[in-house]
Amino acid sequence: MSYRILLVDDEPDIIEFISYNLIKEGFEVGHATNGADAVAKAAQFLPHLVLLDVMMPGMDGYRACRLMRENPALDQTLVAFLTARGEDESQIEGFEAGADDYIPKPIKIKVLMSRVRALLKRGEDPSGEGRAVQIDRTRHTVAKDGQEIAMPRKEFNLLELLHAQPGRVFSREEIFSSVWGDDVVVGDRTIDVHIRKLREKIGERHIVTIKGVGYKYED
Amino acid sequence: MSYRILLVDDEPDIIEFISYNLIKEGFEVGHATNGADAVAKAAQFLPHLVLLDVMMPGMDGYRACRLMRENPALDQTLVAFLTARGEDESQIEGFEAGADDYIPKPIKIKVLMSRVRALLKRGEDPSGEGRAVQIDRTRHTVAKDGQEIAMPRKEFNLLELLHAQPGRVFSREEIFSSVWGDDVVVGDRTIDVHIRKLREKIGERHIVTIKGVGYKYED
DNA sequence: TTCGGACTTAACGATTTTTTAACTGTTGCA
DNA sequence: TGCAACAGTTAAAAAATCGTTAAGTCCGAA
Repeated sequence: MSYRILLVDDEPDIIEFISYNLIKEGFEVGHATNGADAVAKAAQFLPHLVLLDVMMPGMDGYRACRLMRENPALDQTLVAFLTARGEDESQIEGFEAGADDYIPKPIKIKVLMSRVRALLKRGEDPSGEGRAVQIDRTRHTVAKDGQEIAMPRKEFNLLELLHAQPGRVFSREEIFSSVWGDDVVVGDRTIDVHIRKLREKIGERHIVTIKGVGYKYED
Repeated sequence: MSYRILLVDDEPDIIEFISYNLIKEGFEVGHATNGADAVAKAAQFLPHLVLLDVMMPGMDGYRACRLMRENPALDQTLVAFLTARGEDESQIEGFEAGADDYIPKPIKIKVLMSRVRALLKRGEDPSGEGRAVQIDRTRHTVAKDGQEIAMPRKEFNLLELLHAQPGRVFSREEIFSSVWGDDVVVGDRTIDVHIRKLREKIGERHIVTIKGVGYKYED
């Protein structure tokens, strides 16, 4: 069985774009274009995760979220809001409405995908037990041996990327594109420095170099 | 591991549409919008099947197909042409170029999918479980007797080439062209050295020398 | 504004990978 | 047998790549 994701946005183009990428990753995807429909679909579809646009005509995302939260069948369902910048102050309302994450618009698909993976991985094993290193996106912390480790943004993003798919090799290009974005240009050694800091913090053995290819995370 | 399909068409809409359906069926999909790019992508992606549009600006499908056929690494790769009616006479040229199937345009997605499944005989696992040596491109690992063996880039590429078609002999020229590329020039003994390292790692018997001809992999 | 952490760069060192080159076997055949 | 063509082996050089360190810059919080 794969994870079910309910995608809610009033723009069909966005639905299609995100949907395409989610399906590609093996998720089962449902969608709705307004709040009322979203609540109804959620009750039927019982998604593991709802990606919920905040700004929608009629019922907005927060309201829809609150209504979903009233449904006990959706108790374990995660909700992530899709929101434009400048609405930062509304995050408070979002978390009050029961948000598990916030994903900024305009959507960078790679960011979205890695967050989705992170969220659902968390849901799979709420305590994160069984893995040597645990990542908590919501709290933006990394835990190892019960110790919380502070981690700046870039380091966190990098670890998150590798950690999401243990064993998979990420090329430097993939890492740049995912952590820095395609338009930013940084020097060759930048990744190495961040890798070094990660190794200092979570231990040498978890991050493996494959020379000429890339890096990967191993438990 | 799933089958890899390379999709080549100059219309992004068609790419997206077919891609969506293929991915939904669990295939790994790569794409290109022109012949030259297709040949390059194929060399890297090593698809099991190429869906190739005939009518493209610049290099057409037949030409691209011929160029792919020159790459020994793509020997086992299937090619299906996507072609409009009225071009029936051109089928001759297509099969001469090395086509395995013809799929008529306009594309009916169900027809396409069933042909693709038929070509790839779905259900057969391309990952090669049960083989003495298993290769995982994603993890960049080689497994033998449950042991993971580290392997540098060139060695890995070389083994990957031979391993893809057990029993088939690859000439030195083919190996150079595939692993090093046509423009790089290296000395005669370079291959031998890499072969030796591979033999050290996966065992003598798996790589067989055919004097005056080339090398092959055997399980 | 000042401070400190985050991020990046650049220089250099270290390591691993890849190639070369010299030498050694092997095979087939005149 | 002895030659010629080809492949195997080895060590070491060369190249590529990565790691480390010590700055410098930037930016936000106090």
